[in-house]
Amino acid sequence: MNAKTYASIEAALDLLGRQGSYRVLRALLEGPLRFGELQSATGLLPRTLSLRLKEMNDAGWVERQQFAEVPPRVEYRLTRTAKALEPLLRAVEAWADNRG
Amino acid sequence: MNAKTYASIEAALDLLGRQGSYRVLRALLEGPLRFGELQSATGLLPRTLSLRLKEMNDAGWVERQQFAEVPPRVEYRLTRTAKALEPLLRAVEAWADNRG
DNA sequence: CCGTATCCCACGAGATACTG
DNA sequence: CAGTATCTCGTGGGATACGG
Repeated sequence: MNAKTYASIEAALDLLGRQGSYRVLRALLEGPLRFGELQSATGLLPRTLSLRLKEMNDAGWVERQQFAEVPPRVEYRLTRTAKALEPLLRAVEAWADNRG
Repeated sequence: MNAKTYASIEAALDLLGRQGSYRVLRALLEGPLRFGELQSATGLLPRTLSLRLKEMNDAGWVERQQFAEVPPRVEYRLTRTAKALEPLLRAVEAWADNRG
């Protein structure tokens, strides 16, 4: 394992540890969602959700798609990179399940 | 998935996201280590390492064993619970490797 | 050797209000 | 609808020094 991989791991764990990251990932694994839908799905404050989405976007986990409509419509979807995190999330869930 | 599992997952991700958690786990997966050995293995400041070990102890990830010797000797080892995290860490590493 | 105490700064995150 | 602005508070974490 090289230093670059190491940094990448620590960055990913840092992001995963932030408030609501896991909830956002879980929600978006089901498919693309709008900002408001993500709010009610995750229970996050708009500010926190906005930050998380920006960070995930910077990390290449999330794509933002804006539609030229009125009222405005924006959809967020996971990138292939983030979808590759799914087995990992399943592993955490399985781990958490096996300890009551 | 119930609420308890959910909380457990978020607590685990929070702890994993802390500074040095990953390094400590990686080091202890090789076997028990003393405080000083963990310091040089992880490069953490004593304060941070101490905090991390306490949190991991509270989380049931790490056991502390003190020997009645002079000079004092203390060993830290992973619990079965924490060892069960290894596949998960391997998954993160594999994921990080596949993205340059 | 194995930590703890202290000081300090940065920043994550909650609450509420407001705008393109 | 989809965010941003502002304020506030708590706390994670770095550096250095000290104690059992």
